[in-house]
Amino acid sequence: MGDTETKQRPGDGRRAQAKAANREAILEAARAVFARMGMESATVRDIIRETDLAAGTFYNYFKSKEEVVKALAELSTSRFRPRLAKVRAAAPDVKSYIRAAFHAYFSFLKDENETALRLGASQMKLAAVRYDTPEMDAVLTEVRCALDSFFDEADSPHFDTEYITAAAVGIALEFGDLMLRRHPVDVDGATRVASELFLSGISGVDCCFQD
Amino acid sequence: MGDTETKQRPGDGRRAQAKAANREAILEAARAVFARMGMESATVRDIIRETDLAAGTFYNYFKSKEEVVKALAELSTSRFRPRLAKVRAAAPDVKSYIRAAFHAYFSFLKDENETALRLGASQMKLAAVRYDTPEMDAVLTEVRCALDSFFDEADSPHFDTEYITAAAVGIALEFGDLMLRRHPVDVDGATRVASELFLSGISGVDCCFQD
Amino acid sequence: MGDTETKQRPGDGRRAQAKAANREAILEAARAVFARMGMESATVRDIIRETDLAAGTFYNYFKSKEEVVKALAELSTSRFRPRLAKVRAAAPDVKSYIRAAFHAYFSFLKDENETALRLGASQMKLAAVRYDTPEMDAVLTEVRCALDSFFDEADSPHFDTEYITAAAVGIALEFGDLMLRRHPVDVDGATRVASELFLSGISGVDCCFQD
Amino acid sequence: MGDTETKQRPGDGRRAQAKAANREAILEAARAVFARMGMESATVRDIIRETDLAAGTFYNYFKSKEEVVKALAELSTSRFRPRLAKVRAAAPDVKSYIRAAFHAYFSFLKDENETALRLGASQMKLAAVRYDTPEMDAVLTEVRCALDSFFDEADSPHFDTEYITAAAVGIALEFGDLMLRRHPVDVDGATRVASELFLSGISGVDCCFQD
DNA sequence: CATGAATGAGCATTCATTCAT
DNA sequence: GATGAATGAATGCTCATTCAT
Repeated sequence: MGDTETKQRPGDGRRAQAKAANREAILEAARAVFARMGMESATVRDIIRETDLAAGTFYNYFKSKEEVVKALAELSTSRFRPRLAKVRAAAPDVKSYIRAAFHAYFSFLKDENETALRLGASQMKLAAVRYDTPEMDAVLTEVRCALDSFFDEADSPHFDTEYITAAAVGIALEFGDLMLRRHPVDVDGATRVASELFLSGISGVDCCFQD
Repeated sequence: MGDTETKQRPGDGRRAQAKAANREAILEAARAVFARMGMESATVRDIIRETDLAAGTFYNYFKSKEEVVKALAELSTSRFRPRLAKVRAAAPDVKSYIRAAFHAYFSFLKDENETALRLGASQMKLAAVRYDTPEMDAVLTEVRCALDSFFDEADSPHFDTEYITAAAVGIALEFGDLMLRRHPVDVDGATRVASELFLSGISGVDCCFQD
Repeated sequence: MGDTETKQRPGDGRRAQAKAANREAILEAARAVFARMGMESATVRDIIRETDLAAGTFYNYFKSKEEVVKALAELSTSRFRPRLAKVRAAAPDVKSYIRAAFHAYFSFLKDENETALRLGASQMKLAAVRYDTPEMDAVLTEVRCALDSFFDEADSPHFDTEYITAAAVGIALEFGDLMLRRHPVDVDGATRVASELFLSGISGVDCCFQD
Repeated sequence: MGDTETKQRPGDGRRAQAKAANREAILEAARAVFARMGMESATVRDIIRETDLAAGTFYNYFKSKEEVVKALAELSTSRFRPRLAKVRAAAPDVKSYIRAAFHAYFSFLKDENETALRLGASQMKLAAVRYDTPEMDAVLTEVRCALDSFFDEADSPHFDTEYITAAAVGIALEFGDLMLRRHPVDVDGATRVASELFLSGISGVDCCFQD
């Protein structure tokens, strides 16, 4: 509205890319808006308002807010999945894997948060850090799947792998929250405590994890 | 429209107090509506529609939906806090307390869920179990506080009590979710696994918990 | 908008009736708008704009434009049906009935047209006189039914009553159109020609009508 | 997007004329769309979507949907007028002409209807058969004119030729409707009944038609 | 206090039309 | 010419909120 510098309006030169760039602009705007006011209550108008585009333009790129959500989630998944795969391939044993997975998640979370802040999400608005964001959701799902399949594969009939995964996820979520609220944001610290706690926890539930 | 005789919560008897009872009626309706369609998407209209009251009357008692949310949360807090206090007073040691707290939370969760289902929340709608209910939120906060103060009081400088609480909360949340998705809902099972996992976990972080 | 005299806004006195009167106002406005620009292309906003009411108020009275259409049609039906019934009861024979029915229809049409003109339908806009009006449609249906059942009852297996009815309706429609375009509007003339033509027509098709 | 080779009505061969052929393509598409969803509710977008052309191209050929309508009507007129002229030239007397005119109209109607059905107009959608098509309108107008001038020329001061034409048109319209609703569609039957009815009718109005 | 009609801003979405390329 | 992305006005409709009674 005021900032005419970033406008992609016709007439400014490189056109071919501008078209594809608008999609990016909308996604970026959506990211900011979701971070600021939550996915649920954000409206399509909130998103395009963040943009130099006109109301109708949104619908040239997405059919609805839900599609933006999906696109954002897929983006995150596609960025995070390889990292997680690498982590797994590199892990010599359970403990290492758990540690690396926690670390990957907390790192991602930190990055996301920094982006969100830069994009205008006032720290105040996030009572608890914003998790109802498509990116977070996607990554969390990713982690959950990885753990799930890891435990399943480990074929540990001694304990309920679903509950164990749930525990890991719960710890990750809450630790992530806490980690972001503290300054400076300490990824390694969170990783260490989470790993220690979780690994000790499951070794208490099933002794075969005491290696 | 013209007949004022039948208004005013027909069928409740005492007239004098009936007026104050409207507040109760609105809260009750809000509970049902939140359970059925989620706090976020419920509208003031949805709430008053559940009521014998007129649209405008809502605003005699609450300034907005958010105030109803707050009131509902406070109600839950005030009902749940004593239970938790009793649990604490009765607990001979850490382990017992943790177990009792998990149990209290999972029990409450089960009750809430059953109420929600009875009130019309289709099992389907709860992708993840309905947590966006002011009551749940309040109780969770309550538990968090209890744990927090418990650990602080225990004065365990050996570990970061905030993180430990976060772990307990995370486990509680995710286990609760999982518990409700399984049938029959097994409060004791969830309590046992959660306690074992969590207690073993913290004993790994700080040996002074191995008593 | 400019005319504050006719406003039904709160604060002008008689209130109880005003509420019911708004429904009338909307129907009246819809009548005018439909007449002026056709039922199909008229929008809800066009209707309320004709009114002193606010956009949302429309939906206190009707769920959509279609409901207004239905209401308008029902109004017409309920006003016209008795007239037609009386006509039929009074008719000693076919010829009289046909004449009276044509007359009733053309009279109604004239009334409607005059109302429409008074309500702002510029004569210009109606290329062919506006028939896509719920009232006209309803009345025409009424007439069609009356004729249909009349012929059926007369049990004239000698000719195809459906076609005969269609002829009567077609003549009525086109004559109505023509009648309204001429000045002064001559109901009796149209009735005479239509009746003569139609009655001679059917007597040519089936001799049993030559009485 | 980038591939301009495949554009321009792929598969039609000659390139030079292809450009002018776009007009044709649009008209054809409009025909189909109008038949399928009615003239009123069809949008320019619906039309170009049926085409290999881009949105903007539409405006190189027509200023708006209304112009397409007009063009389509003119096309019909120009195709139908000669047929009607021939009919007239060949008719030895009034009766023959009337019959031939009815027949021409009903035939055209049947063709149009079959085209419409083939083009996707669900039988259901046509509450009353699809008349809101520019072609139908044009042809009807054509017939009306022919009859009008015929009667005028016959110089029959004994009756009101405008009304007589109106009667013929009304009968044609309603019979057409009815004819299409019955199966199999019986053009000759409709023609016979309509002619009989109409001719007897006018002979009752003015005896000079009894020849 | 209770009422419920009225309000008007707001939302998702569609569409005719323009225009830089 | 042809293109198709951008535009922004318009539409149907919902909702929180007000206020005369």
